Amino acid sequence: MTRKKVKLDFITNDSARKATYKKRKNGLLKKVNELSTLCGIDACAIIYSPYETHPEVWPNTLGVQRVIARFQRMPEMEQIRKNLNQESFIKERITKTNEQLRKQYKNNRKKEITELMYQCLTGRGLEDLNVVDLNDLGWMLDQNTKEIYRKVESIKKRAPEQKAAPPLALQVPPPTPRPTNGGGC
Amino acid sequence: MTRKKVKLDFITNDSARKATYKKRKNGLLKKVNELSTLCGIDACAIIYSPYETHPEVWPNTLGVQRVIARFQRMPEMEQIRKNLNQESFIKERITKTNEQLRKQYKNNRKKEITELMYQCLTGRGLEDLNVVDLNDLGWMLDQNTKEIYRKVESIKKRAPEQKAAPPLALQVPPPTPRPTNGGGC
DNA sequence: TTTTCTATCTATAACCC
DNA sequence: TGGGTTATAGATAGAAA
Repeated sequence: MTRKKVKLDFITNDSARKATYKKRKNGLLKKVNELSTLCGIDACAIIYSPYETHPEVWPNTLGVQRVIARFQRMPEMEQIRKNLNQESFIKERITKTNEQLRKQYKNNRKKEITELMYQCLTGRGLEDLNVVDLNDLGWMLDQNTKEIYRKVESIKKRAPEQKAAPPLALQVPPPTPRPTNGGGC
Repeated sequence: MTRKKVKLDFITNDSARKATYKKRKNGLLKKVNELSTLCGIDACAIIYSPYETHPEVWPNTLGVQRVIARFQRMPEMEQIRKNLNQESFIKERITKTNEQLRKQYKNNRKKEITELMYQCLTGRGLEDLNVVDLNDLGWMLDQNTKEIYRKVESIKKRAPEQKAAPPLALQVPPPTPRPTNGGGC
């Protein structure tokens, strides 16, 4: 049972590291095989470990030699310029992870405000809320109101003959224009 | 939404193949990075594709060169003898898949028999069952009975002082020895 | 130690814009 | 074409056998 997200760091426990190595090495070789098969491309992988005297490779010695030969033939300067190097790879990962974090924050905020909104429906007062919360709450109410209008229009358009009258008696006033707070939640 | 299990075969649709390539290439490089970091090992991957003039590699040109140099230094004969070659890799996969299939059969059979057992509890007759089903049903009843005994013993052992008497009045007879049918279900 | 189990995390196919 | 979303398939950490 994967208790926590694995932190991407050297595993200091020897036996745990070995177990992880064996599992992940198999998974990795399988992935290379799949990529090569699905997309019909040339690829190779070479993995050294302290557990085996020889490296584990995909697809086989000759296949690796062939890919290596192709790789060696490239002009060196171009290689360095174009290739994904470890530093840029990690930087890219950091960017992606930060992006995920940002989304998660946004999502959490939406959930908080939704929760607040439902509390208001059951009698919660607004006295103790600060201006940011009030603003976001207003934003969410606007969004929901707009959504309702959109759905009503969509229903009217889709089936105008089925129920021409009476029109829906919604008397909700249109949402008051409200200063944006930089993208809402 | 992954509708079906992906069949491991060349993707003939060009755009689908390209999309899959890009996703899986990223996933693969990430996996190599993780393996190398978690287990502190030397590894490299080289991927050629028709979408780029240069191969995508991990970790970087110099890292790949280093691993290649190490690889090239190995006596060729040993390489060929010891390395995982593509044919044996695929054979291994076939073996593993067959193993999974066998387990699934066994599991399905257990579920069938369990279902049958519960039906019997609600009045189903045994008249139309063949000898194999009857045998497996008997086996499952034995297993369940044994399990009950095990649990009773376990409870007695764990808390003998809490409830020394009266002993549990289970009058279920011990399971009748029954000829095995080659591993049961 | 290795194998097995399984809850949980991760990758990704199909879809949508 | 590329980026985002969602549901399912797949990988795997940790525990138990």
